[in-house]
Amino acid sequence: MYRTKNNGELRIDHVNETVTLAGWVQKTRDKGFMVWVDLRDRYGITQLIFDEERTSKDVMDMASKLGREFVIQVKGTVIERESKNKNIPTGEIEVLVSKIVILNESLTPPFTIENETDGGEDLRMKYRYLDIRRAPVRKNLEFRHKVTMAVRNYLSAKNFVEVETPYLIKSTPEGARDFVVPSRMNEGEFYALPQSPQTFKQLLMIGGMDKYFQIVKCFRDEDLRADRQPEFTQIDCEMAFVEQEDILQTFEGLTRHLLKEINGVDVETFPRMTFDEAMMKYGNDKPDIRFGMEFGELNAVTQHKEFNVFNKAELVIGIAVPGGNNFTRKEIDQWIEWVRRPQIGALGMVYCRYNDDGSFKSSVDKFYDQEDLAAWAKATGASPGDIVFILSGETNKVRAQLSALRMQIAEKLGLRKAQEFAPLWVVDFPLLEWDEETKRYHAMHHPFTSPKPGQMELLKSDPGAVKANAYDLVLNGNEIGGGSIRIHNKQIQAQMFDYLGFTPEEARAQFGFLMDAFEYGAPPHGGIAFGLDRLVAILGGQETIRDFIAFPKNNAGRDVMIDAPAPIDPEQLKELHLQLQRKP
RNA sequence: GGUCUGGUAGUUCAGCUGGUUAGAAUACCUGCCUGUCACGCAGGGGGUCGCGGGUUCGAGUCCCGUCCAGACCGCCA
Repeated sequence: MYRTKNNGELRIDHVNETVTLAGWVQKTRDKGFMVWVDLRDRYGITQLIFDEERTSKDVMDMASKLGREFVIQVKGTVIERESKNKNIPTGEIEVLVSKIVILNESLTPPFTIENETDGGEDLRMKYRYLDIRRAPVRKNLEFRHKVTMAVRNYLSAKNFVEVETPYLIKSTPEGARDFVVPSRMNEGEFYALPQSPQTFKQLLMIGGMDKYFQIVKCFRDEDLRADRQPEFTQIDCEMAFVEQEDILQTFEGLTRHLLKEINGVDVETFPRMTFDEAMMKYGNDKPDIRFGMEFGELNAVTQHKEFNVFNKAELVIGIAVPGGNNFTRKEIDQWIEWVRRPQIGALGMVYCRYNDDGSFKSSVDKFYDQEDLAAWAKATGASPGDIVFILSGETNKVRAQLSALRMQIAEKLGLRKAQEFAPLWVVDFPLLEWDEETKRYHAMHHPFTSPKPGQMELLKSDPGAVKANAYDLVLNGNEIGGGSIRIHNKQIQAQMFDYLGFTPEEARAQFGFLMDAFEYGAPPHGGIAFGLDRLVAILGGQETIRDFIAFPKNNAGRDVMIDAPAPIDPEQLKELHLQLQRKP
């Protein structure tokens, strides 16, 4: 037996016990006459003591030779410390070592294995196994485990069945780019890794598994972000014989359970907002509603004077920044510069100070009088002491710009509090979205989403106006889940493919199996999928999902530890019937 | 595909308008130290300044290219 106790459990009442411990050397403090070693494992740190009066010389010599991260096993007696350390749970005792075995030596690690490491991101990823020894990373992984267990237990208790679906499936041109796997046995043919188990879970509904979930890896070959990995985990769910309301209730229940179980937070009924309302009030389909600063539409109160910038604009909108009248001129200029950056792309920004005495001072006083400015304040909900920031331009662009500004200001002002949770359902998403590049409509969610009842006809006259039975669950400004009620009728599905520009042959070739299945008694069904990585990160009060993934990929989709992707052997290529084309 | 930021000791960084032998902290090594726990003290080793080219009497510093990393835009049904 390598150990009788772990390094986090010994207390004052274990004094005089003989114990065997094993772990990593966190740190040695060698005073010559005495050597202390902090021994670390998953559970904590226990201080070992060696001293020239009570420890044999050979054991003492070994102790002073120990390097950081050596793996050792020691046998000794638990004794009370002469000077105690209140900062750690085992701080009242130490283990007087009588026997020590070096189980394995270690090179000096390239960064410190401490809560606040000196290692940079890149290095920590390359030596991720060392990084995982650090408590913050370890705790994140344990936290993730706790969340997934809570999800499994909750759904299982609600009669959901976890079913695994295949990873080697078929590529489809819609949506994200697929990761592709060549088939050795079928020359010239490829599998694709699933972007989501969408069609399989629908087939499970047709198969009568009326409550399904799966914690499952999904793959998308698109560029990455801090909150986006090429392989990521979804909590994928589907139910049969349900309407939208049933889904919202069920998964609001799950989310409320998680917030309670994981964060100890009680949340009332989740507010709901239509997509249109979210865009109008927040310029964003995943608004962070922990703080105000809702958009005020100002066309009516700005376009009656000689200020052409506003008069020509499709939309003039503003937000009232609480306490923003404290901003110095320099700070205001910095915000103006911020929105002018190419990433945001505003041409300029108008501001209006709301003084404590009720008067206004704006950057466009030349054009507008106090009465006008008061109307702006009213429209944006400003109070004395605030500042109103106003952007104008093309509706979609200006909303995106003001939304970005709103989030950035909230971040700066500390309004995005990690331990405050504000979930929100965004409902009634448009069914379709215009794509400038291909000059046609795309499914906003996916092509299996059902339109709102009675809206099929609108598809012909005004496709962009058709709303879908589609919904997102938003938490603190992040989309943590999204889903829809699906089409379960072959004719409607065929029409949908037709509208999306599929020929009947293409629809047949790609989704024939699903269309066929619809003809054998497909029940009404719908579902939702949560991004687990993102959910875990947000519940954990962070937004970088990489910190909650054991072995994440970097910005360029590389695993810098194992150095993947990598070229393969010519022999392998041959077996796969592949020939590489060299760049000229 | 694009924009921005960065790359200097094992590590994290400083290094001004170009000018002696490129620094600090930490880590590492050696010695000392009678209760340490961010131990302390003294000493030591450690650098192709990402790479390639250019400007210059002279480049870590300026210019061009390139590679790598991070953030963002496009993209992510």
